[in-house]
Amino acid sequence: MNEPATTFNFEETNRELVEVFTNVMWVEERALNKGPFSDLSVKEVHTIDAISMYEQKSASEVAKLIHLTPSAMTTAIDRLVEKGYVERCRSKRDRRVVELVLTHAGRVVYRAHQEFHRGLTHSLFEDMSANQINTLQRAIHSLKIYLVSLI
Amino acid sequence: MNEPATTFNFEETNRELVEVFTNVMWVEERALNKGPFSDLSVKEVHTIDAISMYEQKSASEVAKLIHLTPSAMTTAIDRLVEKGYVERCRSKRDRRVVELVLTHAGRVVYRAHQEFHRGLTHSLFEDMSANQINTLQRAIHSLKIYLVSLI
DNA sequence: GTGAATAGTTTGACAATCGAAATATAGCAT
DNA sequence: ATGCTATATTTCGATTGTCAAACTATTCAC
Repeated sequence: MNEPATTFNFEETNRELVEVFTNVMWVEERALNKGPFSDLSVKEVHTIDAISMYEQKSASEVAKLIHLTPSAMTTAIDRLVEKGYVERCRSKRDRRVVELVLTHAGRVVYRAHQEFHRGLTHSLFEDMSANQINTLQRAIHSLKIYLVSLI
Repeated sequence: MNEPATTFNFEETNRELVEVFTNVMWVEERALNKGPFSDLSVKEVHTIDAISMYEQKSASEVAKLIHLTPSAMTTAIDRLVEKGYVERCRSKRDRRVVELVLTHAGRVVYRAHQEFHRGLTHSLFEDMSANQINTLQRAIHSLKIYLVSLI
């Protein structure tokens, strides 16, 4: 509707998008280390995020989510347990399974990470009309679908 | 203009965006390993991308671009030289400086990586009206600005 | 109950990364 | 020219993140 009549610059927009993709992680790491969780790497935070707060998840479920082998998952969890963000509990129903739960500190990190991403999303939708929001929502969806199609 | 009148679901869109951010790298890695450059990791490809084809760049310039310490840069370049994608040349004007240049293979990877990202960008803008393209362009720009503001 | 399948851990190896110290070169001041 | 200081890169030692293969414990199918 009321967009300014600038011309589309594919190359420039592509460049910005590449910049966003290749730098989110690094920015997240920086933002993290300025805050109170400087003992955590971004990867560790993503593990905490995958464990999540509201459903019990097993080690292998989390491993699948973040595309890690079981052995890498074991050491990742070791670190997080060591640092006091996660607890291991053997499942009672199937004693092979390790259920992962966030400690209090882990839940604080989880919420902070969620907030970080809410901030990103918010910055995208800021000052947009209903129509524009719709466009954007659709674009993000097709980007996700495209990514999945590449796998 | 002609967007369907769906309601905005911030949580759902945020989730998709997080999924995109946290999985691009992994998808890129997968896409890469299916292709002819399975001897390269995504990080190595990003180093090749930062070296770029059209301007001579020094080792420290590239290190800054991808946020690596000089020492990490040295070993990253070692690998890429080893694998035949990059050449080291001592600058003639200042013999402390290492100028990096892509070999033929390196340039092929560079172009393939550019194409990968063009594909992502294209998938975002597909089937959009001029107005919608404008909205999207603006959103990406503000996202980039927001990221920079976090540093 | 026995054998196959499943969940997770251990081990050994190798990338990627950092910070500190070392090396080489440049450029300035004298 | 000589020495001092700054800059660009490398080397070294330590740590992290990762994988594959072998191993342990447990469950499931029969």
